[in-house]
Amino acid sequence: MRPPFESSPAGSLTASAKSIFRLLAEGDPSTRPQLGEALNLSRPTMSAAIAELEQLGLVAKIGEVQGLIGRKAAIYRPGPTAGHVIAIDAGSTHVRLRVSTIDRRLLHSRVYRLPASQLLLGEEISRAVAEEVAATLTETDPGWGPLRMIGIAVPSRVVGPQGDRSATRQEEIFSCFEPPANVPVVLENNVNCAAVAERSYGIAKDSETFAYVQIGLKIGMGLMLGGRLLRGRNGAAGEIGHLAFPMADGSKPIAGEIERYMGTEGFMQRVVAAWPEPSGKAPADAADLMARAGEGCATALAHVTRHAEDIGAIVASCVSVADPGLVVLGGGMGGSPLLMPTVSEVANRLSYPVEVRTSTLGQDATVLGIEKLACEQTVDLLLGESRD
Amino acid sequence: MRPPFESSPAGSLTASAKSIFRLLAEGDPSTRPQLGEALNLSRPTMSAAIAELEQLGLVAKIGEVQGLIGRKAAIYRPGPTAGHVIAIDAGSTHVRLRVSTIDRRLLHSRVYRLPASQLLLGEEISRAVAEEVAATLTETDPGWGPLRMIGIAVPSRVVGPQGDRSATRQEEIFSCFEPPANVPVVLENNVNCAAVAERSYGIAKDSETFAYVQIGLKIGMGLMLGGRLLRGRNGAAGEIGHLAFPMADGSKPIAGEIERYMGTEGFMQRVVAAWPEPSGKAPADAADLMARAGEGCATALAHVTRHAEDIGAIVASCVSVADPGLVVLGGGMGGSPLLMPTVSEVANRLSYPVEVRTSTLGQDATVLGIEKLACEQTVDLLLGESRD
DNA sequence: CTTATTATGTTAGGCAAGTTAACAAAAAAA
DNA sequence: TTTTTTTGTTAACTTGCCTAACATAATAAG
Repeated sequence: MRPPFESSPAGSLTASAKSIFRLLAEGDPSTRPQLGEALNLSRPTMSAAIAELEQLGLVAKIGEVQGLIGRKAAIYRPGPTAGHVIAIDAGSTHVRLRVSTIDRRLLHSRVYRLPASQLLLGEEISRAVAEEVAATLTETDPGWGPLRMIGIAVPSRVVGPQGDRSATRQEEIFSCFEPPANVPVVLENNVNCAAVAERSYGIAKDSETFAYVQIGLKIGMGLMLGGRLLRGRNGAAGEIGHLAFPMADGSKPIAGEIERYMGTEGFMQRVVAAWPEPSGKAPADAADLMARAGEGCATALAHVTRHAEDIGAIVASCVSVADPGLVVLGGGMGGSPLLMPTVSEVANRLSYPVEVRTSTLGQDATVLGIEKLACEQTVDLLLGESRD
Repeated sequence: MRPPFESSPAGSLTASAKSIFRLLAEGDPSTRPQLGEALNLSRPTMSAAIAELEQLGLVAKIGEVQGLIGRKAAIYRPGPTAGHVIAIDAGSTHVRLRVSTIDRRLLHSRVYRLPASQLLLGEEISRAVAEEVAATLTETDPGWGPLRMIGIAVPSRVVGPQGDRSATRQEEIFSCFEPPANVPVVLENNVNCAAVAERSYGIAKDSETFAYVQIGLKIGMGLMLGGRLLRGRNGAAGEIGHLAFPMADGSKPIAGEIERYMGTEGFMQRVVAAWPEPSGKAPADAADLMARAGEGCATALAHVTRHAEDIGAIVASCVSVADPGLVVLGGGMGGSPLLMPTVSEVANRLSYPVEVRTSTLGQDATVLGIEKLACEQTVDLLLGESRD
């Protein structure tokens, strides 16, 4: 056993102190009266709990605020012992990194664009992550407190202890990158991370149950049910690229065929093949197609609409299984407002009532999501409470 | 406000007393030492808690047991105040009714076979339920304690307060049946109930996450995630009859088409249409087909295997969305052991690792499931703790 | 048949974590 | 300067659990 302090500086905090810390870690700094009100704690209890937390450095007073009348109220936020986390979106085109306190005050950030030639090469990504982390560590300010956690969003399945680990690419991220000793690492699928971000900061802030559907190079889904991510036994929940397809009387489905059919590449191949002479040169890529559709090109718009119908059918399948009530569209294509109406129309026609919204968080969704997860994990660790 | 005693005779029980009651309601009667051991409660705490519960009649001593040596240990189980529940499977062919204590000791049971001509007529079912409940109430024994809850499993979606209530048939059950005053009613979809039963008593006892797929007249799924049913915004989670189908390049999916294609009726139509002259008379119904397949009839077996492949594809779709790790096959056709191997092979080929098992609970699965749910609800109510 | 051993249950006393009530401190309003 | 209002602290009490010690009821041993 390690010394208990290292993993959990707050081994034996009172329940009230824990709940106060949790609330402060959640977001905005708060005054004592606000905290007491929110948590239904009496003023004496607040005094005792804050004293406990301040003693450990888990909480610090950052000022006072004057109401209309009466004594000033003290304002608190997580203190230096609470430390900071590194969140990394290890995507196939970019590596995005954010360093922040556990109440998500940004301390540092960097973006590294991978050479296009190395798309999807796991080793290159791992090397980039290693370099960015190393560079970050040299700039660490002692005022940030200890590094508590590194969160990494990866574009592959992430399995828990009981799943089929062999078939994942999740370990590739460590091929060239070794995390600093004694700093735990949280891995999470990038689509799931985006779902978390939509839930915490984005268009799904008001819903604790919804499906985030990413449509871009590949397609994938993140299922948020009652505020919790559904990961599945093999980390494969939401791998809708594997929906049975084609599925029709007589034909036999092929594994992963939907991904090939619906991904940007397969889609654009069909678009280019079907592009009529009179409409001019076929679009160079998906972004080009979307731009032309947005400008009113009828041919482009027809293709986009056709694609949206396919997406609507897939969304209907997801609704038929999980009935989330809300679907958020995101990703390279999914982020376009052109898709939403058709997707919504088709999904609602084929299945049960769903609201369809378009993501508002841009490319930062994934980093923000993994940051959120890393912070949550850190709080659990500090308070000695591990969630599942 | 009603008097608090009626809804919750245990308004202010200590946490330890609540946990003891919960454990006793769970199942087998237990001795004090066993309970204390299981719940990590000291003997003095046990004394106090049992005294509280016994006072209210929520718990009763039913005997003593002698170990190898030492004093006898007292055995307890839920007492008369805990009361009893009525569980009803309001199916389209049978109405099954069970009366039991909240620790699920059967007090009374009856089965009513609906006239075949009235299949699916909601009003007839409602009338049958009303009659069976009335008949049951006349036989109630005062020793059973108060009737705490009526649970009804219905073959339709069941929506919560925020869902789209208009499109459900859930209210039909009350067209001719009015529950006794002051007795709360729990409605639940019959497939979900079967899933609960498999989880509590059946083949999925060891798994808190799995999908129950019912294949019979209609097809449906119950999703158990982390020990909790996934119901969905519109109570439509698991309505896999609405998976997008046919889904292939060029063809447009039709709402609910899978149900027509995969249900017993559609399936048997195809079987009969394709039945070759030399194999003799076409099978009369699905049971006949299954019987012949079991006896080695190659034609019958080929049809069954083909059907199992289709089911495998659907299971693969569910796995791709929820990745439950375990799928239990049940229902009229699904209960046959002939299907499992092919379903498993196809599902695993098309998607991620899933274990496929065949249901062991027969036609009682649904009643047992709604009974379990009614008992859980009752315990929550008695302890003044409502879950979601 | 008495005595030792052991498991069960109760009594006494203590502690942790909250509460309410009353008081002290710090600010604006009268 | 005094009053009023909000914030924070101190004192005393309550609840719900605990441990330690004792009482009870059974078998095992002498």
